[in-house]
Amino acid sequence: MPVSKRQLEEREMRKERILTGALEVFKSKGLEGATMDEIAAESGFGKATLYYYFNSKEEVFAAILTNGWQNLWSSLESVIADHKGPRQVFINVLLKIAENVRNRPGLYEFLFNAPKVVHFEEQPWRIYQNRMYGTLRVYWKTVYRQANFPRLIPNFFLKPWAVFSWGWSSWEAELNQYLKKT
Amino acid sequence: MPVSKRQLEEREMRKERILTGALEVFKSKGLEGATMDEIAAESGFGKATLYYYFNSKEEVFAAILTNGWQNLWSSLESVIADHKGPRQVFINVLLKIAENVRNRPGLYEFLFNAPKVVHFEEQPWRIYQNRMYGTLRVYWKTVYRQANFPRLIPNFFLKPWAVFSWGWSSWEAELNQYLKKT
DNA sequence: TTAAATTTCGACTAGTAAGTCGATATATAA
DNA sequence: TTATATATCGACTTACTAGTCGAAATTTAA
Repeated sequence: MPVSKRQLEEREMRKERILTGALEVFKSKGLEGATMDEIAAESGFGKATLYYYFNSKEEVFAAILTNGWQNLWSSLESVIADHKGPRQVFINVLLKIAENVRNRPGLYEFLFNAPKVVHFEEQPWRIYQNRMYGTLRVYWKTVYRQANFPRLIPNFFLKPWAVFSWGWSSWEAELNQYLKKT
Repeated sequence: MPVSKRQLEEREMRKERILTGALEVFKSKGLEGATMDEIAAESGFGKATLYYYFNSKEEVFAAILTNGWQNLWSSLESVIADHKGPRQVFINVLLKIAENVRNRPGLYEFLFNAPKVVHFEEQPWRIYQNRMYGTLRVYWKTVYRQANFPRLIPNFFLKPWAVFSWGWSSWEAELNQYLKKT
């Protein structure tokens, strides 16, 4: 009686739609500059409908980030789970991140940059973000002293979006070349 | 009859006062979050008076940046003017920048970060910013192949604020140590 | 078919903040 | 002293936008 599975899924789809529209608007206008009217128009709903699914503009904003980091983290978990050596895991994690970014570059550019712009701390998505960076750091320490590691990797996990925005292709090339040698 | 020199100077002082107040507000609230009422209160004028000296909030914001970059550039010009070797000029320029930043760290943190946040391109202060980075790059190319240059310098002129915010003391130490050896 | 639940929406409200206005105060210069 | 130019200000206007409301459309389940 209360709600079918399909209903729930459709609800999620609608939320997703809203979030996708909102992403576009946030990217071009920022958190302050974006208006709910514009997000509504962009995502094809009436404004009031947005408030049926979300409680506030900030919540929409936060949902994009939370979703994004959560999904990224989930996709990493499986990679981390199959216990290879730390070096291999580290590389696989980087490649998995790269794969994610390549599939939705717009989203990830936003994910990696937004935190700098926004002030309100203690957001739920910070959990996943920190978890990822924490993991990366741990593996990096383990792997650190092994020579011949691509030069660009330290940049990568300090400021991944920078690698992706201006050095992506060379970074990927370098990493792949390195992998062949292994 | 039209305006004495002292009058002009006092006018400049008042503008300066407003800009100083505005800087504080912009730093804590950002361009969007800052209100003219708050800037007025912070700088000790009535709101209408701000509009006597500036035409809009954006103009106040731009004035801070323009002033800042202009002053920084002016202080560099003299250093560049006394024709030493490119290596020495390069170092002196870095030290001069460092001196400026140390005197008004708050201002320069703002100068170096604000451009990332703001969208409207073609602002007057870009001229001075580009001039400085352009000059740095030219000297850097000339000096590039000479070995033993402090590792942190490339970071410095790509993202100077980062060096200042998290690596400042070590950067300065490294540079000074290097200079002693010269 | 029909009643209840879910979803949708444009019009409305309330609050905020940029920018203006007109009046007043203060300095200048004759 | 007085007329003119400069400087100051709080109250007001105007525009905009987050968030609400109540009504209507659609879907669900009996």
